[in-house]
Amino acid sequence: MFKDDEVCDLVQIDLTRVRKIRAELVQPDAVQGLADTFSALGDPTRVRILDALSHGELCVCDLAAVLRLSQSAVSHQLRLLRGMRLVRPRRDGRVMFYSLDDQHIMSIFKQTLQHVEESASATRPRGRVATARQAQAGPKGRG
Amino acid sequence: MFKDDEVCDLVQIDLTRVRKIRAELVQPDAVQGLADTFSALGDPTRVRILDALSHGELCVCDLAAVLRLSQSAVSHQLRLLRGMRLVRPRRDGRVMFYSLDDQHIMSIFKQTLQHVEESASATRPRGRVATARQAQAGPKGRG
DNA sequence: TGAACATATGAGCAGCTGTTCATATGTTAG
DNA sequence: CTAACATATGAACAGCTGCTCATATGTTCA
Repeated sequence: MFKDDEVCDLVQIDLTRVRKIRAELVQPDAVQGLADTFSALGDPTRVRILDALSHGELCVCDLAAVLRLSQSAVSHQLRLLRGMRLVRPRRDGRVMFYSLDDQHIMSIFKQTLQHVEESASATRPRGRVATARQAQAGPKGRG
Repeated sequence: MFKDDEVCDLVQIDLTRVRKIRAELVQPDAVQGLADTFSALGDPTRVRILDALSHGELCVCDLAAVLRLSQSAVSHQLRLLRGMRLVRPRRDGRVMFYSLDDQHIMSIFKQTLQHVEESASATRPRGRVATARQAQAGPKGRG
């Protein structure tokens, strides 16, 4: 959108710092990897799948039963999670068992849940945030 | 989709365990909170915004300059991030400065980056994953 | 081999998301 | 007040996502 030495059509407050920070940003590959991973985590169904798997290995069919989802829906999501290395498959006869691929995941979950709970208490305690689109209004109302 | 005591139309491997795990799942509110937060983190632009802010407070205009994005795009994303309590605004005259709301965020970033790097080395080292949809094929190729 | 079962996959659709464009709001200086 | 500036916001559109349905693949057992 802009040339390398250019910035944007706005007046900058601190152009020197802008350049300095720009040089220190994480690489595009890492950005994409982070965003892809968080995207994979950013769906209630997948959160529930990972939560269920945190109790131990489960086959697709039992996973579907636990979460009351169709086999197809679960399978589709597992494919995505597998692609992101968040779950790992193991075959036993015709049954596929899935487990968490990495103990990072639960640690990330716990930290994020902590953030969520802190934000929740920072906001008015009643109700929650629903979709991100609805959450945009913020705590200040629109007086 | 199914009644409380029912599961699905599939045969279960271990119905007892299914019921037990179901009772131990995290609450829907927490699931939604996690998914919303991860969704907020699951976009390259927002990852870059948070990365930039990890170097310190920045005004909207400088943030747009650092990331070479339009002021409007940045502002829209900041609204979402603010709604999720991931960034915090501070007004100084007509300039709005944003900073990370919570030191959890960078910790979550670091852990997730670690996961990404480990997965990357687990997969063939060349190239990366692009979109989640494309990533579904997994490491096995499509021979 | 063929039937039964467990899982995976592709197409297709409804709903969501990120961007831009145009414009509104809010702040400072004159 | 008005002009100039910084930011926020709404509409709209293209692209993405998650579900279901139908069906394919792969495994076991007879």
